[in-house]
Amino acid sequence: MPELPEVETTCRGISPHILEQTIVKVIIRAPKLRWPIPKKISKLLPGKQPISIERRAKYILLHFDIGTLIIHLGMSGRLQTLFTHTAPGKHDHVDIVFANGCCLRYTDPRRFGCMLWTEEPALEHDLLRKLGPEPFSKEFSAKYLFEIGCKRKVPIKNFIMDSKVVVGVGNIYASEALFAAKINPVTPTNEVTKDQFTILIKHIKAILRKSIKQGGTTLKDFLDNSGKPGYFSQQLQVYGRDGEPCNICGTAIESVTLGQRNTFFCPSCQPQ
DNA sequence: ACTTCGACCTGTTGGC
DNA sequence: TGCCAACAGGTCGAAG
Repeated sequence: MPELPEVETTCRGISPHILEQTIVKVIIRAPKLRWPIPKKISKLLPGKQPISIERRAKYILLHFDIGTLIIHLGMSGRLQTLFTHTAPGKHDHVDIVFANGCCLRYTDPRRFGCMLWTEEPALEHDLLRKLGPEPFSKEFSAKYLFEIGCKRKVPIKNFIMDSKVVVGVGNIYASEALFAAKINPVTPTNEVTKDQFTILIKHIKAILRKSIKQGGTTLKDFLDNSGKPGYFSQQLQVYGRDGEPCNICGTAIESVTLGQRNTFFCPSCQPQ
């Protein structure tokens, strides 16, 4: 489900309902997600208020004065804000109940996500420390990409999906950005020119921004905190369009497996 | 240091 | 209709 735009959409959606609101109760139902949810948060958090919310890569950071809750939605996770009590479903693993009546509910059928607690500065947590730059940062430049990319032979698609290179470019947007930049996804990274990197970066930023504006991409089941789908899927040019005509030239979109992930491209607009 | 690949889970889909 | 394999938006960590 969630790539960066979906996570950003979620952060923006939950923030007004939970910031500076006092937690009454934390109910943990899942035995474990990717890692066990620390039980102590149900003792630590009641009486406390999230003072800020931050997104780093696809992690959602809920900051308290005593520490930070680190949340990842994995492949199928979702955070909802409920205002009337609803009986928890099979995959509703955590409820954080606030004094204002809001219940922040964490749902994740595949349990690839995580919910962790740290009392250290969150950005120094093992999971976050070695991440690459944010895609919207100044640091994410053609010069930067070219300098590290010229030593790498992996296909360019794998390269831009590597979170040590840049965070937040997932499987959908990697295909979309490469299509927009007219670069074939299997091109070895060290064969991508600096000019191409300049174009690619521009499109990565633009596509992510545009998708955030549309509330993310709903392929099957992404819903934001209030239950609304994202609308960016209507703008996908290649992802999931195997065999359909390219919107630019009419050639049939093809797919190839890269890094065990399905990859879509137009063989004519993105020649090798 | 770079790259590949298995692993973690459940639900849905499509072929036979 | 039913069964089963393949696949799904992520990413860690072991092994080559």
